[in-house]
Amino acid sequence: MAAEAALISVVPTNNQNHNPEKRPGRPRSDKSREAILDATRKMLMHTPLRDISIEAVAKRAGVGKTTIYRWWPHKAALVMEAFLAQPGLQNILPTTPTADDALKVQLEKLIRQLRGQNGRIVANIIAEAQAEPEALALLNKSFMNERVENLRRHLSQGKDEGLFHAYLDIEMAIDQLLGPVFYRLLTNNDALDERFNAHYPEQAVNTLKA
Amino acid sequence: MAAEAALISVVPTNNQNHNPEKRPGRPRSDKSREAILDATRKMLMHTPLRDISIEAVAKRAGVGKTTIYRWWPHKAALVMEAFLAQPGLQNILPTTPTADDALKVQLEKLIRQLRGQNGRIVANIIAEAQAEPEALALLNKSFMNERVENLRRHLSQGKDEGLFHAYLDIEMAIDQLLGPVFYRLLTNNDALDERFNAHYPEQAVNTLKA
Amino acid sequence: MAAEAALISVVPTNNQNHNPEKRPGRPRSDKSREAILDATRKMLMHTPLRDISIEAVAKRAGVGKTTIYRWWPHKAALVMEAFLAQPGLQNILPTTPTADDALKVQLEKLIRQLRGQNGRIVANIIAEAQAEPEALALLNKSFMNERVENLRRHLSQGKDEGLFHAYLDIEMAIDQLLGPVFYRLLTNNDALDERFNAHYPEQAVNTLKA
Amino acid sequence: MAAEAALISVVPTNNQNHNPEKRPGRPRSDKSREAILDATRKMLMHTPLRDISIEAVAKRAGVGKTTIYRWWPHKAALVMEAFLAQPGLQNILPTTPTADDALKVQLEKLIRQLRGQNGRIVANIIAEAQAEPEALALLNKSFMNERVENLRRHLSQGKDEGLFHAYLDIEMAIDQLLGPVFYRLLTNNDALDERFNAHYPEQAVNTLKA
DNA sequence: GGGTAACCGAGACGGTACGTCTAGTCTTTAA
DNA sequence: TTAAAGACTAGACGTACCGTCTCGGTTACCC
Repeated sequence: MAAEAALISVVPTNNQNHNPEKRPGRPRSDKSREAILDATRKMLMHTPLRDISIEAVAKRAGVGKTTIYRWWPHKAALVMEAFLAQPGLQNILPTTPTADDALKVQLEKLIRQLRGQNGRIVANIIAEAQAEPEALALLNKSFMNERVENLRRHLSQGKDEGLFHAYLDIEMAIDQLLGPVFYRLLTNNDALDERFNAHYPEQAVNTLKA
Repeated sequence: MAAEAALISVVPTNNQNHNPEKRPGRPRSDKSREAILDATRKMLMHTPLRDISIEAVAKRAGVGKTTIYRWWPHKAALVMEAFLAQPGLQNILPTTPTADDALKVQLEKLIRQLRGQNGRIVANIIAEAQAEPEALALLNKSFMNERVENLRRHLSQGKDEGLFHAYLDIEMAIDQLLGPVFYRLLTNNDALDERFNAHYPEQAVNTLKA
Repeated sequence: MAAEAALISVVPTNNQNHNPEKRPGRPRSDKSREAILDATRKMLMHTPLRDISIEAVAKRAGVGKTTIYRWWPHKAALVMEAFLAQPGLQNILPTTPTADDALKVQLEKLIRQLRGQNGRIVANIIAEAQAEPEALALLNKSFMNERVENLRRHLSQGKDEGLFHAYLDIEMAIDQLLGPVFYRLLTNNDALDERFNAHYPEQAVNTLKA
Repeated sequence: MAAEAALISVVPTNNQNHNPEKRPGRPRSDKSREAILDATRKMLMHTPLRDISIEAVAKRAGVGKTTIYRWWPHKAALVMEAFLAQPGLQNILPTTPTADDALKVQLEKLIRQLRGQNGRIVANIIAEAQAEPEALALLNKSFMNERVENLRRHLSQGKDEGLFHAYLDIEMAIDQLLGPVFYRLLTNNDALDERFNAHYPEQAVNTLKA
């Protein structure tokens, strides 16, 4: 909960003393927070998520374990904040004239983001989320939803414009667009290659057309 | 390796005395092997994969830990052999007259297999495999490949018969058929419901048609 | 190191609040420490040292294994602190008028201490120390040295008083006094009997006289 | 039991076919026996006895574990046969004219034998014997007794000749001669140095004199 | 020369303990 | 009055050995 909040709002830290809501007691150490996120990021570079322990993060960050447990409910929450908040994973999309173009661009962007090291980490986060229902929700909220929402909006728009069948099931269409990407990510990590990126988005969007 | 072999070929045991190649030393105990697989299966019923320890399996099976480590390289390998070799997970498909029907039936069968408890276990195996490259390969070999191969065969057949476009990319079509199913399995476990099963297979196959 | 220190100096515990240097974090639990030493002592009553496992001590003391490993480097260190710190093993000697009497009394006390159950345990500690150089040093520091030092002092005093030869080699004399006692302890445990105690100390001291 | 016999009598092997007592069945392999003893000797060079496992000896000797367990009841028995039977540890003493000289020579020989690497091993055997009563008996039989017996004989002889007091307690005298040597061996391995060897035997024997 | 008996190697077996690591929790001092 | 530090119980990890067992095979003898 604290972590979820942290992902979308401002975290109270001790160097933001202009913060109007002054709670009593010792303020949260911003230095510790950064050290923890940094340590997490660095360990994610060369270690599968499953083999990263809170203990190891705490040691590397020079921080007590409790400090981590107080602010993040799971390993997954910590990793999501450390990883997904970094630049390059923001889902800023150019405005495109047509709905089908918008869908294509979204898919291309996603495939590029899920390539290589980053893709491995996302796959590991999805894996971690299998055993932690709250983490699954958090994953959706902090990564999936914005992308899904974007697809939904343009699918709806395309439907209105007559680009897609009037009886198109939008939710299923979303899964048809995203499914193959994540399927490849999770069962064959090398498969999100340039060739796939060059052909898949266009073809996937076309099959939806009227 | 021993485990992989076990999944596809005959395991050398002391009750299969027709086995011509007798190695020196005490032969592997078939009784222990069965006890281990049984214990694993039973624990999978009510415990998430991550919370099943080799130690607990050994204790429940009345077996030394070493016996497990000797024959299975990972928890994932053990679980796959225990779980996927179950009767209900065999991929026996009825012969169908047409290629599109065959694809539809395969998808329906898969969705039914991945529903409920079993689906959760498969999702956990896929998750486990993310951190264990060998396990990923084993997953493909022992579960994915036969299903993929079946799809590939019928896609090829349908292409020859003119049912699908002559320039259909078969590998991509496979991912388009399977992707949404596993995507739902891993990001929204309740989504493989009856409604999905009633509409998805048909629609997915239809979008491939010429 | 922590253990060695514990044997000769004050252990920091939470009931010794006069301790000026308070470090942050939860202080060492004195309750656990006592439980561990108690469990060790009780097990030593009926089990040879070699067959006492850290695991069993932890279980009996209701304590995590780590807690033991955190504070004692070896089984030998633990056992020495548990056993040698017992009341009956303190080397409190009466003041005696003459040097030869002092030596005699020290030897008699030692023989009585090494008799029966206690002797077996000391023999086992010496045995354990053969494979663990640090333990050998600790044994000397926590048991041998005070006794040796006492002998050395009185031998020196007796030499000054003309009771012993002026050219008496004190270090060798110490070994001549102690050697037979430990030799019997280690090669024939029943030999430290009343008869030995009645005759040996007097005779051994007499042979040193001028 | 087999091992004890082996130390003092002829071991039945397949190359001693003149042996009158021919039992049925395959005879003991002399090659394996030698390989085991060799391996043990080599490992004793650089490893403390406690850290030598039967398993490792068997592997190094290219022999089944059962073969070792069949012929030696303990690790201690194996080690004693391997180590004490080697040349240089035989207690062959020159004939000396006088009893006190004989005692001196025996002590010097012993000190030289217990120096360095060999001394460490004997100390380890004594240590091992503390937890294994049978091993203690075997140690006495195969190493101590011959030396003790030799001392006893010459002490008795010296007593008869008037060299020692008529009321000398021979058993105690033996312990007084040997004790300091083993005491140094077990509590301060560096102490059996040249200086000790040069002075101790003479002085120790002299203190017994009338 | 065909049993029969005791040995051999190999190696799997049920166990126990190792010493380390991690999970979460609890109890202090520091800010 | 909250944050942070660090000791706590609990228990799994994967490895090493224990001593036993079960094989196929070997090497003697005895009839």
